[in-house]
Amino acid sequence: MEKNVTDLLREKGFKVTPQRLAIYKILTMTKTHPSAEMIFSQLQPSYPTMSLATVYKTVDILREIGMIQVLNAGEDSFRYDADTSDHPHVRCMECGRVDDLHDIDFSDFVDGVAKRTSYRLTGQQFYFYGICPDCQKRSAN
Amino acid sequence: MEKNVTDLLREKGFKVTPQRLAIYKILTMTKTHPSAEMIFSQLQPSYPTMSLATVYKTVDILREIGMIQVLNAGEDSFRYDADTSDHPHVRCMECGRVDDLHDIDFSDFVDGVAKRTSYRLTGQQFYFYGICPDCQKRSAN
DNA sequence: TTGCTTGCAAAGTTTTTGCAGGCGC
DNA sequence: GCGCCTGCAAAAACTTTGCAAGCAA
Repeated sequence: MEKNVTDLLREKGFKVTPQRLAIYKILTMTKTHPSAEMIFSQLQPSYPTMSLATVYKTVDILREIGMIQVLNAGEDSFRYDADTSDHPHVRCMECGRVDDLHDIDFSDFVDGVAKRTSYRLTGQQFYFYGICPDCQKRSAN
Repeated sequence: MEKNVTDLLREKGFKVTPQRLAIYKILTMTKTHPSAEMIFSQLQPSYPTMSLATVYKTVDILREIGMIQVLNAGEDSFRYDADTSDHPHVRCMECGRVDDLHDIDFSDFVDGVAKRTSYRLTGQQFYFYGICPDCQKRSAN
């Protein structure tokens, strides 16, 4: 019963274009949470005329219709994730890669915050920082 | 037994200047987690010749010596917080203000992540999003 | 005095905007 | 065909850098 981008775009009154599908596909096929620039570079070979502005406009629409989430793990640029499930991320302080953290229960934490704040909460983002396995190995040498 | 900026700057080999003290003071005296631009504006009246570049250079040093922490709650710019205790933040999606969330226990959550990830963790940032009390009232009108 | 700091300007990065031509529907 | 979309360029927003003069120690 999963929604596909094509239907959802049409439903929300957006047009379905090759660029939009390509950008969304990139995001579904990678777990690296690419930035706009990275998406742009990856699409250069197959879409040589694609503009970086189109990438920005598209990710903004995809976020608006709920097909992707936007991350900012304390870097200069934003990253995009087609996995819209509510999961924490962890970033390597050495190589900069960002990984997902699945199967972690944080409902007690969220409940505790909801009880203590006077904000009406709508969402959250959890970022962990550390050294990834690869970089641990590399610095062990 | 609290460290003051003056001593800590000297200790780490940085010089103590009026600009550095003023920027740190701004950060200790407000709970609004100002951005570089906001710090700059607040200092304009008393330090009319102060440069924005100095603000950036100074917050970088203050972060380096551990006197402040840097936030990025999904905005275009960074915010700075003189409260270096490990606490979550909540941002209002309407007016953009960022508040602290104190007295919340998230040790179980952190422990759970530490157990499941192969990263060597060094820190974390938790951001909640919602509507602040003021904006709730305003939209109720 | 020594050399880190400041302030200014310029440059670098990331993201947004305006607009003419193009394409989805 | 209508109106949204793309791509280009320019601009905007944020941050960093280079350098000469100034000030902390």
